[in-house]
Amino acid sequence: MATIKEIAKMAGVSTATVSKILNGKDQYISEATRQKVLEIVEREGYIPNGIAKSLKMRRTKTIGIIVPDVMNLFFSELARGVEDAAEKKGYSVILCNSDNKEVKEEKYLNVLQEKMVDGIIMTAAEDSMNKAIKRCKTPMVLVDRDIELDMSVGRITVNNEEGAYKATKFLIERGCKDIGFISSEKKNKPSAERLSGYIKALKDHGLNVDDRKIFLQNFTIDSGYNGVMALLEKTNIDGIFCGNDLIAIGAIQALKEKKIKVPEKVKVIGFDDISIAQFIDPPLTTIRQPIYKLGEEAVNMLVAIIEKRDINRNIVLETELVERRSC
Amino acid sequence: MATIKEIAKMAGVSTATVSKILNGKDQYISEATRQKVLEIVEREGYIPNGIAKSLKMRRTKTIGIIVPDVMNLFFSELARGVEDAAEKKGYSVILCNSDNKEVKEEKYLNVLQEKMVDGIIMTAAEDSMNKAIKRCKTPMVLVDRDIELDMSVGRITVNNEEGAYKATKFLIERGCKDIGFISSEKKNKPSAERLSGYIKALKDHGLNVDDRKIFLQNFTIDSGYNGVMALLEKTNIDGIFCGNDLIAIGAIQALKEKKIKVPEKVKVIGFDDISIAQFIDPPLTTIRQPIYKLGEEAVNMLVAIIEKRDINRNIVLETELVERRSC
DNA sequence: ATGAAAGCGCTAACAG
DNA sequence: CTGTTAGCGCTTTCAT
Repeated sequence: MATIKEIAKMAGVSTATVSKILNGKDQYISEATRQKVLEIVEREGYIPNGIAKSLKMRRTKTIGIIVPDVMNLFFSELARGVEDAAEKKGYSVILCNSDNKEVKEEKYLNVLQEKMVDGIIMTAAEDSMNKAIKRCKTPMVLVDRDIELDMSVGRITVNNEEGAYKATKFLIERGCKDIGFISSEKKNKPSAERLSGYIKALKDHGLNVDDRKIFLQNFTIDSGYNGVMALLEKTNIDGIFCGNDLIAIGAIQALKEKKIKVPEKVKVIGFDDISIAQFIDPPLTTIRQPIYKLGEEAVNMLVAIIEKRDINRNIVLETELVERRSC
Repeated sequence: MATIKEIAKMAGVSTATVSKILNGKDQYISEATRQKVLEIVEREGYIPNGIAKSLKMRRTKTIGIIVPDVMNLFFSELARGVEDAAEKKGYSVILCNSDNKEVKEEKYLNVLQEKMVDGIIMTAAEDSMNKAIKRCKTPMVLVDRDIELDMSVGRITVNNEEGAYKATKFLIERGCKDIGFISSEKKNKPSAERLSGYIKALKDHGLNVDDRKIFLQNFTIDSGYNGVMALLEKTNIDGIFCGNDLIAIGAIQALKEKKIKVPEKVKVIGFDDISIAQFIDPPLTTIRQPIYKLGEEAVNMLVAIIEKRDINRNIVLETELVERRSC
């Protein structure tokens, strides 16, 4: 691998000259030497050592992203939004899967800092890991989950309560009286907020909040399946608001198994609008989050923080109801 | 951010000593200084500068992965396999989405080399971009698509032809006589191989190969939809082998729209067994690829190449038919 | 058992 | 218009 020194020697100039030319700081370089150097760079297929450059410049032009699991469609779309936006701004992205485990988050936070990433985007598991995040001096923006934190990290979230309210209200307007709610545990912030929206909508429309109609487990297909089975044991249901689309998929599967028609007997609405939502059967009515945009905005905010530009560090994006055929 | 120098000063030792202790090369360090140094490191929350370390050591402990699109479930599973295996071996991974575009591949190949990654895992678009790959001096393993290349990159693929043969044979055994094939274009290697398997199975069982029953476009849901619509215009069909599960999803959707029952009227079989295959309606019978394992094996091979260990540089994994209800 | 010092490849201030 | 040079923070050889 050629170095700048070797290129300089071949061209009969100093490394400073080569550096300037390669970095566009060549206002004062004669066209002749510029041509010569470029030619040799080309001929030798010279690739600058970015590590050396980063050491000198004290920035790596890479950001880290920590998500629970890229295989989860929500996070793969988020990751894609992040990667695209980062690429546009000249950043690379290091991907980390935490499985919602505090230990993994902490570990990755550490390696990202060692790798001297310029910034970190993460959707943190639960409030528990404040300390690790607090210790972290690297610019950071929290996406999707706004954990309790006093410090100055950026935050990008979605209006979960309002989205949940819309969903529940939609079910009510469709004639549902016994509406179940299946979601993740309360310590998961978005899930807790969606629960609030659900409760609020029920109350606003004179419907009872019945604990037997609420099932809180995980944001997974399995939980959706389990939730329906559990709810059906305890109570009657004619509509289900699912905390996310994965849960809705599992719920519909369970309903089918029980020969309960969707949406005739039970209406189902999800949350997220992940890319396959429209392809399940029946196509899922759901509350769309601008997932990809969440990722884009996260890097915009992060880069602003990195560049110490003054910006709004708390963005809340809106949701939108997408009507399909599951209710 | 504290540096090793500052830590050394605080501890009243040299940087060499600190370095040795931090890297476990402390056989000859007295327990007393070891304790003292560790204590200060802890107290200061010192995080070594990995960039400086990389520059010195000439390795970054990070690998790059270039895939068409992480939002595609196949590649998100692959990426997850890669990330998990990499993490186990102490590597981080930089994620790049190429959208199957040569320009993007070349660009990323370049930034990854600048970033001095220790190795690259990629599923390359088409044969066209040989030159960029050839120029690349970084260890590399090609996954999923074994493009034409003379040099010594590693390859991990799946036995596509055999898998396709199995799929087609299965359809035939289920009584299908008019079997369509919907897949990506032939210049996509796996697609071409699956086409061969399909043709071979047809011939082996005395069935005609009919060009009107073959639709080649992309590995997308839309192509599946388009494929069915196109096939239905031209010919009769009682079974469809889809080049991947996404296509199968689109195909089933189109069939439903046409009120054609699956599997009663037309049987459908996919390829890949992506995670949602079991949740579509009807649950998809498909040829399972060990996608996650593909990713794991890719990093195992890559790390072996990086460490200059002598290993088999051409692994072909087997497929497996997963019977569900779409045929 | 510990430290001095060279050097990884680059940038940029400064000198000429 | 071009070059000299001092680091960026770390590891490692070689002395002591």
